[in-house]
Amino acid sequence: MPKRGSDLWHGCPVRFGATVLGDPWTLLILRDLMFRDARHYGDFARAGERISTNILADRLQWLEGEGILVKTRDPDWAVRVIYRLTEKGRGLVPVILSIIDWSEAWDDKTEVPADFIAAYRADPAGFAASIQESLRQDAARDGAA
Amino acid sequence: MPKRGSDLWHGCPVRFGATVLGDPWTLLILRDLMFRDARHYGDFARAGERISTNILADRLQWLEGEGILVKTRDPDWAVRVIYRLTEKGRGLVPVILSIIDWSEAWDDKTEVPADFIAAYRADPAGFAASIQESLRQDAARDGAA
DNA sequence: CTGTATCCTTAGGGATACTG
DNA sequence: CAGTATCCCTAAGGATACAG
Repeated sequence: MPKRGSDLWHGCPVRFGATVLGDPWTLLILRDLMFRDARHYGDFARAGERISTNILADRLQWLEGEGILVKTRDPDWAVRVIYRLTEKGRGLVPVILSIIDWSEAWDDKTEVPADFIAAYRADPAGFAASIQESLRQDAARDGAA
Repeated sequence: MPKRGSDLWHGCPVRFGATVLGDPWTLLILRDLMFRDARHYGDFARAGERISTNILADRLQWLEGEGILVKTRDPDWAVRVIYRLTEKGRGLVPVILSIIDWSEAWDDKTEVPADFIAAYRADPAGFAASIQESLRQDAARDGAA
């Protein structure tokens, strides 16, 4: 293990990650995509935290530009758009899971289903992989591979 | 694995995590504490991203209030304060590591030492634990246990 | 030097109206 | 309903002066 305090990171990965994750709205959108089957605009808009529509539109557009999600037309309803995580976006599943794990450990008011957190802790990588695979299939079904 | 889309999280862990992590400055401060041996005010202030001093003071104070870091007096220089992660703060090491992992995978400009990322991927939990243990010892040495 | 407080501008974001 | 655009105000934060 390289010594901490060394001159790691000229192209700093935390700074890069912060451009995506260092925004509360983005984190909530990612959560909804990963764990709440949010696919449509309204799913995010009515997601409990009452994100205002201009912010939502801004973040969705930005995330699309970053290649973290893709928009596809809903075949059932042409005016509607389906939002899906790309592989790059699904790569953030382990990050969100580790946040959940930490909150579960340190926040009294957080209530995560016990089997969820147990399964994660038993095998974090495997658990993340199964979620990612499930999301991948969802995306493929919508033609957003 | 519990079905995605279920009514997980009334006390939502991602929302809770977002209060801490959903801010770029906080992420950078955590990085400096974890990987750059930042202990003093100036270490953060001169950390490359040129955080302005009012923002820095604000974040440090807030993180202290959250119990994520503690301030102790520097025995060598009374006017000086040492900032150290608490156990709660060290609990965020896996989160930051997963962010680094993701950035390494998806950002061209990120350059993480190969052995660092290799060690992490070989055994994420063990790697995180060794960093946490090292930080714990640092804190203990400063009397910030 | 370490750390705090003030000024002031800009942009983030809430409410809401509007379009298809 | 899905999604966009405008208004307007608050607050984040950069520059900088200040205090110990």
